[in-house]
Amino acid sequence: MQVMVEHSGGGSGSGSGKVADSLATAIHEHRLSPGMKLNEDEVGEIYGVSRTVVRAALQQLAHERLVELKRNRGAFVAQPSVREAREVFEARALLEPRTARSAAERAKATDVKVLQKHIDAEHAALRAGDTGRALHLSGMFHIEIARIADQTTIADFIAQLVARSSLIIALYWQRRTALCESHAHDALIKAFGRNDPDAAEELMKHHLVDLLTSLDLRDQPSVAKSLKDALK
Amino acid sequence: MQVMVEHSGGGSGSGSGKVADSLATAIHEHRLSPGMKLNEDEVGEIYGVSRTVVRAALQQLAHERLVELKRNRGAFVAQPSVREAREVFEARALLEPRTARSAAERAKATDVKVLQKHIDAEHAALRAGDTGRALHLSGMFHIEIARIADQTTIADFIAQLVARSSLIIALYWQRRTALCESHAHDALIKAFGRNDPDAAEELMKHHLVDLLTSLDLRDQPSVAKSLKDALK
DNA sequence: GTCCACAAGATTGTATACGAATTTGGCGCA
DNA sequence: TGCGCCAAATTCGTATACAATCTTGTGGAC
Repeated sequence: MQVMVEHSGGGSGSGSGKVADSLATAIHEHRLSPGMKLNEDEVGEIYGVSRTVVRAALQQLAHERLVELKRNRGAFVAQPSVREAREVFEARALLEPRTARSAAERAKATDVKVLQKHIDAEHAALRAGDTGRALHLSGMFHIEIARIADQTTIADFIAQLVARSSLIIALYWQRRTALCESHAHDALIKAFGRNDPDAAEELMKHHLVDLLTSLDLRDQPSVAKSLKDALK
Repeated sequence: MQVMVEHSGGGSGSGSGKVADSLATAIHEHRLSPGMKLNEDEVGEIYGVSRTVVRAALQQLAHERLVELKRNRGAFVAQPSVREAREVFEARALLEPRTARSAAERAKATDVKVLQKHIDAEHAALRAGDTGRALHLSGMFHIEIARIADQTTIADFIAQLVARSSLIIALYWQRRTALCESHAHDALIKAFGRNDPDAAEELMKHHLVDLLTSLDLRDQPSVAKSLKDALK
């Protein structure tokens, strides 16, 4: 059917990785909403690959809890429950403050510069009104910190938690609370810049608490999880 | 080729899950050594499934870092580096003590009973000389604690870290240190039994430190990572 | 008019087939 | 004898085909 002229981007990844990354980014940027069906044929046609590689990508995303696979039903963008949302942020509360501490101890000038670039891009995206991209960059900021802490294992966990947080925000964000969180990131950068572990740990701790309290986890998701919740 | 008479065990899982679980258990119990090649056709024939489902299982295990996929080379049981070993135990040190605390706060009598059963089985396996199974059960003990803490997200992370720890132990365990760790588990159970969070957290913290220091992470893995390390 | 049974359509689950990359064995040449 | 190159064999990567399952639409009975 398809000709597979040449995978545009010179690729080393195993093919399905590209599809998974593209889908993950779309989820990050809230272009794919929780609950959306991901038809294998449809996705395959979009990327010009067969169902085989689409399935591999979906399985990877399922393992990252970004999509949910229902047997004989298909793949859907995940819809974290209130319970899961709390758990994700509890896990982040366990991992990130002390990781930020380590990062602050080790941060070099170049590291701080990279973080600053993330922030600048985030601000630019916000000014451009692209809140989706801003959120994505905001997540990358957290992952970058774990990378600076030189903890790839923990960084992987945080990356997964950040991705799931993006879904949680899509579901439970209450629009009232404004101005995202850029100030928290600015303060964190400053702490890294002066290699202040105590401040970094404390800032990250509070930053996560703020993030959590800016969500509305008391009742059902603001975007309906199922038709029963949406109507009736 | 194969007839697929009927999937022996009445199965609800997606097929590849069974293969992945079986392989994971084999790795846990040290019946599959780090570095071992996992040929797709071979595995498929053993379980009576096609390469499609074997590949799905291998991809899942790769995501759990239990196997390593090398492009156009195949799947191998992972061989954690010294660096990775340290990172895994640092991650566990971040997650498990406070999870043990939560578990101690919430532990009911039935929970303690379940843990006791794990310990008993572990001791039995040790007496039977089946150290592989004992190690597997020892890991389950840790995962069970996270389950008692009612933190499925963190429990998933710990499960993955425990699995990787099994590989690390296979590579870096120094046989000198004896009597495993059963006493630490006994003490933990007692702390859960009297709902003593402080003790549980502290015991878990030290237990992990003991585990880490019982490894020999100063030089190359005791089981050769590659032929270059083995010979020469 | 409503409900249930059944058939048609659609979508996933699995197996197989074919092409591509890598490894291995052997031959020729220095 | 030792090195390098080429071909055969093996194994992975991807596409496609078929079977199983679920959803949906229709018709009949009450």
